[in-house]
Amino acid sequence: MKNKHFTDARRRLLEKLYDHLNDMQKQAVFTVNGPLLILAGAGSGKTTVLVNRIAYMIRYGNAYMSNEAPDGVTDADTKILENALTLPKEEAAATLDAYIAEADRIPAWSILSITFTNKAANEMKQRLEKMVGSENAAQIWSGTFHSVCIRLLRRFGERIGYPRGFTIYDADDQKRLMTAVIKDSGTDDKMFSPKSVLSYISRQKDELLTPEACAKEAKDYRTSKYAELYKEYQKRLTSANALDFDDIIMQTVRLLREDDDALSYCQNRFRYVCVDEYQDTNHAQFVLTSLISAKYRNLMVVGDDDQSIYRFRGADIENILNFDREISDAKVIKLEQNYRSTKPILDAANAIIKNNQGRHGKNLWTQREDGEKVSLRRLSNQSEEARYIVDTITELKRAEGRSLSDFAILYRMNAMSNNLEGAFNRSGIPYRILGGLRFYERKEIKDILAYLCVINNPSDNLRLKRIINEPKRKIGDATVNAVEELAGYHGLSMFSVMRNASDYPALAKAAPKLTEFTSLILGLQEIAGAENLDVLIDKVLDLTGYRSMLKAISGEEGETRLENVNELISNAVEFTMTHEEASLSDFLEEVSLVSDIDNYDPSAEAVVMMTVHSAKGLEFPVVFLPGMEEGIFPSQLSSYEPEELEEERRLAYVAVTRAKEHLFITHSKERLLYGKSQYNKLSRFVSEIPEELFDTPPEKDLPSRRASDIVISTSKPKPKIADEMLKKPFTPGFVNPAAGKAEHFDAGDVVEHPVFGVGMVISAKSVGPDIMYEIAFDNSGTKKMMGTYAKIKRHIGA
DNA sequence: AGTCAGTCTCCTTCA
DNA sequence: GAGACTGACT
Repeated sequence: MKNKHFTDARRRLLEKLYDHLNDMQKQAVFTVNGPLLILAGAGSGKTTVLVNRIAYMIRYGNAYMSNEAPDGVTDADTKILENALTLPKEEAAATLDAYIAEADRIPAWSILSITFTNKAANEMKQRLEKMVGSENAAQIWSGTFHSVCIRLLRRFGERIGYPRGFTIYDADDQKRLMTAVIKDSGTDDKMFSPKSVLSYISRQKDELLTPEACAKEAKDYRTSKYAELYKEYQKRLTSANALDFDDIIMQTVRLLREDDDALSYCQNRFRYVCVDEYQDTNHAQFVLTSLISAKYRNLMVVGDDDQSIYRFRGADIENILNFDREISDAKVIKLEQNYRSTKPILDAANAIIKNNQGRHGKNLWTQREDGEKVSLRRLSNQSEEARYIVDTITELKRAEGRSLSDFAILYRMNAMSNNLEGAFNRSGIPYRILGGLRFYERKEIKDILAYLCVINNPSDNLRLKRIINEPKRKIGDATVNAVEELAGYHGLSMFSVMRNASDYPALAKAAPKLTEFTSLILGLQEIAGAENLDVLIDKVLDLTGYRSMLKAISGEEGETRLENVNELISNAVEFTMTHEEASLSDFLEEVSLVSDIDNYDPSAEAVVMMTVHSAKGLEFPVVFLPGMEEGIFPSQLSSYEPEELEEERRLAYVAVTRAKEHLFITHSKERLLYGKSQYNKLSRFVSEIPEELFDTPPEKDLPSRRASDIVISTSKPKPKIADEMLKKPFTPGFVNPAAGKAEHFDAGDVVEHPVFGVGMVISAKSVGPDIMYEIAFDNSGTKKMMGTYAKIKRHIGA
């Protein structure tokens, strides 16, 4: 009984310590052990929960749920805790601290926290530092899927054929490589564009399919050609010791499946795994988290199925929809209280999203009953629309004393920024555009980085080809091709062939130019060994003639490009200052992993514009949504498939829920897009919002919504055969033997489930030690479930 | 090797 | 309507 009194008092005290959270948030924080799904609606304080939960684990372990009291506690101790309830929080916390055994606290190094962007990871680190101290914070493994996987590959990659110095190819590198692959294979590049092949490969890698598996599944000319190109592409990647972004995940999964040491290292170390933005994970990432958390099963995933907007790049919403079905003992907590938006905005968002079928279903509510209605305006064309937005911002700034940083304009596609930009330029209001061409994708930056890559690793043929004649040094395609061929024939890198160019008769004429280039690089290598990064970049610009080339470009363009290059030098200075051993290869790695949104500064005095996709996770007092028209939002391309349309609706939901205080929706009678005039109807998503939420009702002279405009999804879309074919497991050697004594089923078996009834197994694939079945139930649609937990048995009967 | 004119394409994007 | 790419010409 003593124990119970003590643990009750401890619980009450913990509740007090976390009384700045609501009940659901507290539950989420206090649930430390076992599988946990947190469905966090937009603006429901998700990050707060994540940070508080980790801080709680480190400081108090599992104290709230535990019924164990420390040895030798007496009624007097219980009294002390009860008295602490009246103390100020900090003293109360200190009192409780004294009753937590060191062994019961969860060590920071055993926590793995995965986020979606670097920005989210950094934010989290900063907040954690304040709560648990920098020493603890530094021990938590936190980062994006990619950064975590790279750390693992740097450590264990050698075991699966990736020595430490591997490089990462970005989209541009990939495209260059694929262009070469297509050309060399003699494939008709009209039918197989680099873009389409790369996107195919990316989807395959998301699904963990190797080139061999793809070849086996291929059922027609097109798919077998794809598989063939995939195979050659992968071969060249591997021989360059390079990985593309999808490889980073896929090869880490392969590492964990093939190498027991790596797997047990991860499983034993990461006893607590947290994954943010779970609705946007793909199959490979799902398998990765399953593998890592399989031993201790302390897996917490957070996300919002209503904000899943990355289907087009392989995200599988089923991961979050089925989490609690696959893992029957998973606890589910819904965070539905919204702290961000006023009621009209939230009601509008709810009204839109409730039209989706495939969702967990939740209803956001707010205590803020007040708030301005949603503004809806129709303008005659897109210039008028842009002017309306600029005028409104000017007026709100004057009338409400708002700062420019309060305003955001969110659009469906980057092409829409043009008119807005023009209007802002004319008005003189400062603005910033996020997205579009990223800093590190600019040509001059990529060129300089290519120089650095070659200095760092002269056998990087791809980067070498990029800069060999940039600035122009009279080394033409013919010469480059000859070098490449010789390199391939002799099994050497292009650089070493060039270095000894005079040894090859075929290069006799170009030899002086080639050796001049290699001496340049070798000279820069010496500088790299002796000087700081910024000095090196400066020397690269001087000695290669790149700076004088930029200076020679007349007008504004040369200037901006010089500015960009100088910006890169400042980045290098900053990197040198913030990293103790700032090596060239570390810098290159960091650079390849940053994105635009990571650099977004919300306090800058300027209006910000970006796509709705980029705005996920952000919030603004005033939001403008231009172009809410059929064919734009939802986009034309999405209107054919119900699933695509649901994704667009989720995107609209994300857009609306970014606004805190005032939402402006505009649409235009006429819109010039891609050089053609369009006359679009009001977006169906706007029509889904009840009229009373608008300041003025939608204009009636527009053709109103017709029943035929609304695509009604079937309750659970049956899987398409094509998709099933693609989801077959890895090559056989890749698959771990399934553990457990549960009965094993194969595709085609008819099974029975206590809730879902009779169904047929569509696929069975190994996921770590378990098997994931995909079962098409006769009356309940298709479900994915894990073999160990699913209560299925063989169906006996006619 | 470099330039220019004509042709083609065009959603969203993270690491 | 703008940027990327291609092919012919200098």
